[in-house]
Amino acid sequence: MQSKPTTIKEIARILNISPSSVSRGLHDHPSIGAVTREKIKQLAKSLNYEPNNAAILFQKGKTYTIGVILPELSEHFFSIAISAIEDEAIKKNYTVIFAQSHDNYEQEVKLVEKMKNQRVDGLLVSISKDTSKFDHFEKLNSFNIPVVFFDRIPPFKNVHYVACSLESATIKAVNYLLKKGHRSIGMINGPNTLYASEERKEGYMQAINFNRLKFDPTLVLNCDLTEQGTIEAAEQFLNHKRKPTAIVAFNDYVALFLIKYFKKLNVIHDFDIVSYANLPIISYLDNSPVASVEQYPYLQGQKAANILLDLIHSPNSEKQAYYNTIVESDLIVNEVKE
Amino acid sequence: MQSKPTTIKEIARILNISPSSVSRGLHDHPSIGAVTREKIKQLAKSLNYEPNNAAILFQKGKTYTIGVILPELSEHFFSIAISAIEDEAIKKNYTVIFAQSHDNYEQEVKLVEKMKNQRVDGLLVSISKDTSKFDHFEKLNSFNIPVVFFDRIPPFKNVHYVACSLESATIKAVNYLLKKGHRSIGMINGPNTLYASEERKEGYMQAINFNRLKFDPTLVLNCDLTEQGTIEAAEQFLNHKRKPTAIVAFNDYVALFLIKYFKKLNVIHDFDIVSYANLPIISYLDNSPVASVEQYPYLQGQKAANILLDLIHSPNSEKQAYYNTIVESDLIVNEVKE
DNA sequence: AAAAACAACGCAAACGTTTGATTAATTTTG
DNA sequence: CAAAATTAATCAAACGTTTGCGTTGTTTTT
Repeated sequence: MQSKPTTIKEIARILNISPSSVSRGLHDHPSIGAVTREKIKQLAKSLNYEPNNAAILFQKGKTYTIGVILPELSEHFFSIAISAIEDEAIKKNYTVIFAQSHDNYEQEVKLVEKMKNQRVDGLLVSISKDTSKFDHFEKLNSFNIPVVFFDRIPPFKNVHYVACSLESATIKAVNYLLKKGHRSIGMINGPNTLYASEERKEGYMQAINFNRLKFDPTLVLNCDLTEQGTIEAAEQFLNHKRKPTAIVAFNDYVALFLIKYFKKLNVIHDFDIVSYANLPIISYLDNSPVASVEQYPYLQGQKAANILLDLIHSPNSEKQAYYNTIVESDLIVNEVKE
Repeated sequence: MQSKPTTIKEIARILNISPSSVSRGLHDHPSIGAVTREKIKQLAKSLNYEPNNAAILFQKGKTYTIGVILPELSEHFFSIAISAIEDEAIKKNYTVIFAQSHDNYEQEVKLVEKMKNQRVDGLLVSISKDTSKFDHFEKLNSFNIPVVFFDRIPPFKNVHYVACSLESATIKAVNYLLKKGHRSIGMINGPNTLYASEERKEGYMQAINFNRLKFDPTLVLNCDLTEQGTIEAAEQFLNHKRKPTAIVAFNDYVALFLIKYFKKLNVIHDFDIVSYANLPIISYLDNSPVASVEQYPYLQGQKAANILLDLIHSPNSEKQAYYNTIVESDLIVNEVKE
């Protein structure tokens, strides 16, 4: 049983026909007669013939493989997204290979290189936090490997991408809080270097302006997203001259730290918290956020994968148009607790 | 820029030497002179030469790829495990391809087939819930593709596997509860068909016996792991003649349902709950389990990957010994809440 | 001065499959 | 019945790289 796998050549030799006929027979090519075809198929089956993929890929110059590069697979958002990607890929008979950049620019560059060497048919990327140069992706053009960015996308339009509009989501969130009667709304934002921070702030401002309120810049704080940073931001809010009654947290972790801290100080009931969903069971918390911005990772992954497969199958002449897909995010209001 | 990628042949043609020399030159083969070598390398660089992986793989009959098949990537446990697998693989310059069985036996069979066709160098598998036949893995033997199972492993020893001993973990858990003074301890177990259920029950019984207590079979309930099923089990405990004061839950979901239900009934403080960790932030819950069985998914993934890479590199003569690795699980006692 | 060693490179086969062009045999058509 | 069309199969090249074995010259050893 440790013999070499059966090859087309062997089948051909045994049947005393040419390898090309065997190949064609197995593929139901019309130029092979029914009798020969059946003989071929039978022998193939009885010999446990399995096509050598490596050879086929090499021959066809196609790998039927798509690569996925993302920062951290164990983050809930990404694990859902890549799960969707795999689901879509397998439907079209593609295989998924992936690698994690661990939010490291150099690693990302290496991985892009590696994916290129693997000759993936296409690449899905969610860029790392400290990526600000994008040359490493341009090389892929000359290899005709299409790239679709998702969720964490570069700050320009002339690429394919799928992402959530956190701006409009934030508008919804702030509007919701305003409608609930809040007049001083704080925001714990991420570092200014992040595009995601920009979007959140922009949405916040838009909502405030739209409701003809005055924007108070001291109510939007930057935070390094650690527990300590969150506590510092919370402190500032507690001592604020217009102490906010609601807080928009950058993500569920920040919300978690915030809730923990406020509960310790016994002031948790003074605040309504809204967050951006990235932890599964946060709604099970006792004082969970009153609402969450849902970013539909499964849908994003699905769309990104389908766009990529589209690009792979479309002639490379159609290079003019870029898919810029925005997945609408929704504000999920948590059920009122009994 | 849409020209075909540079090949060794082309470099050879330009330099008027043979392809074999180019290949050797690029690999620093001693039989190529320093001058020629440098000329080759320079031209290669300036022409943006990238080795065609498909060709190399084909010619070497190795793919430097390991396949991973698991039930559901978006489950926290698996996302951590595969994250570890990728980390290990990339250290050894291997690529990871993966696919999800979605806990479906037929799908699993198909995927094994597919992985085989992809000629992965090795396979890591966490089997699906409704897998009870294992022939599909045996085929891999004839292709010399080693398999290492992890976490969800087949019920026999003559395979390579890495898993957690849930039995010893359960002993620890029950012992802990006994030491805390509990004398009636309930267990919400999974379906009897699961090996994991068997292990938990076995551990429970061992701990009880070891402490010279009497085992009461009505305190170990089977459950379909849904919320409804959990509630039904909870009801039984509440009406039990020896109403338990502590409950061992099959996993964090069950614990979650249980906590929710008990809180609704306002009896949450009557119970100490122990669970098997599979949700990240459960310890942030207000009435979180007093202890959790940690199964170290990262470590499991890491070990499984390393064993597989070992098997790949070791001569296939060493087929006698099987790696049966048990990762000790620990009981993590949650901090006392202030 | 002959033999041996070595350095630097080329030849050609091989890996397994696909595919355009070709051939040979048979059948259909005008 | 000759010419055209159809059927069934073969040939050979190609995909890009690696590698065992030869083949040159040149240098070193006896």
